[in-house]
Amino acid sequence: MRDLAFELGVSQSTVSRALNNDQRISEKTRKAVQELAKKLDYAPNPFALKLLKNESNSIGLILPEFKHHFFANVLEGIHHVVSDNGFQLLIHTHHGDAEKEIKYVKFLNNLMVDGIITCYSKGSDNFDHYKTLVEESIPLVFIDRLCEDIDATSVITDDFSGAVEAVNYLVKTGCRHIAHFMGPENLSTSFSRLTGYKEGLLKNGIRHTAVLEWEEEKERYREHITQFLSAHKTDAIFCFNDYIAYELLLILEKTGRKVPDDVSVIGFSNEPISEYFRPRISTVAQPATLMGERAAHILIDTIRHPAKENRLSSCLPTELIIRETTKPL
Amino acid sequence: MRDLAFELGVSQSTVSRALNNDQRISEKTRKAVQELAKKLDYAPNPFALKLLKNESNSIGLILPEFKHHFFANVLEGIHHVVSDNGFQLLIHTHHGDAEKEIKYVKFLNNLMVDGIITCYSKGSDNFDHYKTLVEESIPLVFIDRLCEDIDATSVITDDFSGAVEAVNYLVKTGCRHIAHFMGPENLSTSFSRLTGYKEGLLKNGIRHTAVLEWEEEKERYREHITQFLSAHKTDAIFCFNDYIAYELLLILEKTGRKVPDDVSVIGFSNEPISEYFRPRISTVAQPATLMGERAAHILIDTIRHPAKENRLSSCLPTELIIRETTKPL
DNA sequence: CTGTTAGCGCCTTCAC
DNA sequence: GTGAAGGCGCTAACAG
Repeated sequence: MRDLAFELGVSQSTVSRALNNDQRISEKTRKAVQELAKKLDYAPNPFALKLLKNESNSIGLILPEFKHHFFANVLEGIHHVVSDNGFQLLIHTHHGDAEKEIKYVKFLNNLMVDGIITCYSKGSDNFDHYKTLVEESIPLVFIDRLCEDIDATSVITDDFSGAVEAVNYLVKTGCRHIAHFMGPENLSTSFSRLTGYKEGLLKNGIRHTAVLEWEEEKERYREHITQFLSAHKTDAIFCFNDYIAYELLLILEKTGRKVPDDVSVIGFSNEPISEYFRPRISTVAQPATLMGERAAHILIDTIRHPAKENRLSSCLPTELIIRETTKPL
Repeated sequence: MRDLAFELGVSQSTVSRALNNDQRISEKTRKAVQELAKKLDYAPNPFALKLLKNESNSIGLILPEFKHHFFANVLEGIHHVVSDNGFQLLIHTHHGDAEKEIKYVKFLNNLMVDGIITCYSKGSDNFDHYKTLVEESIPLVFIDRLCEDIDATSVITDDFSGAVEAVNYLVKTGCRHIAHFMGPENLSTSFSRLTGYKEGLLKNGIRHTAVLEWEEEKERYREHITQFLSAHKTDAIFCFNDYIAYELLLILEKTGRKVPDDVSVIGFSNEPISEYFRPRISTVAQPATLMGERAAHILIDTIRHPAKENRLSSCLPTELIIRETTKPL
């Protein structure tokens, strides 16, 4: 910029003003400056601007990981909106580790991001690190997983209704002994889907419930499934997600139980696995990309209009996708 | 920082030195400063540092997208290494659009990233935007797709050998009329796999070749496949990727041709689809995460030791995974 | 309409 | 061992 000023024999301020289309500047100098700037490929130093304005123009994102199709889609949605609005996205993953999550929240805070979108880890039972953000009035949006301890907006799937709908369908197709394979205990999604499962049964006047708890370790989980299947009379299983449904189907196949004639299975999330596996897995689809976009829009709006009160959280509708692991109506 | 200095009755320089463990400072003041800093949750302003040192401490990444498992894994690998080395990763996706790719390269350059890892778009036939980077000596690593026009390091899969190995296997299991379904024409990977396919046939003394070209539009591609199958006598098809193999298998299923008895099929990339689909799809696995890690390591090394000459490009080995769409040996 | 000056937060040379 | 001063690139308040 100094070079530009020197070259044209004007002051730096003039150059700055010309570049920023300041009102009170002669058309002539403006043009001259802008042309020379283009010719010399001048680009302002982003750090000088950030230092001066004390704005980072960036948004932090914390996700569990991005290998699952669901999160990849959430990321896609967030990235596209954030990018279109001129923000830089800073991504970090915690892989279910609460300590990493805390570390990255602090890290992003130090980086002075303008706001954070987060999907907390299943290991988290303490949300103080988010409280700090709220106190410093750094806009915060929870995604996929709800956090009731913190006063922040959230964008989640309507897990409850999705679960109710799934159970309803199972009942309508004649199932009466419907079990639920739960998700990790700390997640709001686990809780909502479990509650929805119970509500669905209740509504239909079914008293029989049976629940298998989450188990991290795969081999052990398979044993639990096998034990569960032999211990419970079951004609349908509503699973926390498609990966669980997949493990279940493999075991059902091995033990010779026909799907859906003997047992119906419904997963959750509409991961590719549910579409590609044979039999194709019936599932509850979540609008992942939309969720990302919505979260990004809300966050950006909060950043731009911090004063606005009572920002509404979103609870996005699910869609029951009937494939081949459930009986037709 | 000014606050710290004031609070302790020393100068800012002293605080700065104490915090940076400068040699010539009394143990006492150092301790006092560091303790107060911790107590007040002091963290240096990153932009001031970046402005001063003119280093961004960030690395740009350009990918086609992150929904495909392969790219999600590449991202995972890159992110983990970059993050561990204290760099911030700035991600952008071009979705196969060459203009977006150009835009983001310039954008990242303006952001003064310390280096860039890129996987160029299938729409790219001009690499001038990368030339600019090289001229400004900004470290650059090509990933997955090779660019011979540019003098930069690259980390790719050994697509050629992977293809040869796949064809070899098909021949060993008795196939003689082996076709290849190609990838997008601009990609080095398409070219390498095609060349490997031809080499594999040549080595085995087979003269018969048949190739189906890439077609972006799905419905039209399906028609092309159908036409191809009726026009060519074929007992095996080596596909550019698993998604093509999937489309092919659906059509083979519909037309009643038995896999692998009538036709063997091999895909590429070991996407989840190949594992979950029934019949399980034989495929050539690429070390995606490793590729990301390797690229990140090379880039960081280049950033830290710019003088080093003749940095070696990597060509990572593939692994042939035999599942159910090929005959056993 | 344009130039001068100060300062964003930090480090680093130069004094002492 | 410590303080004062200057500057990284830029904008904005204040003068003219």
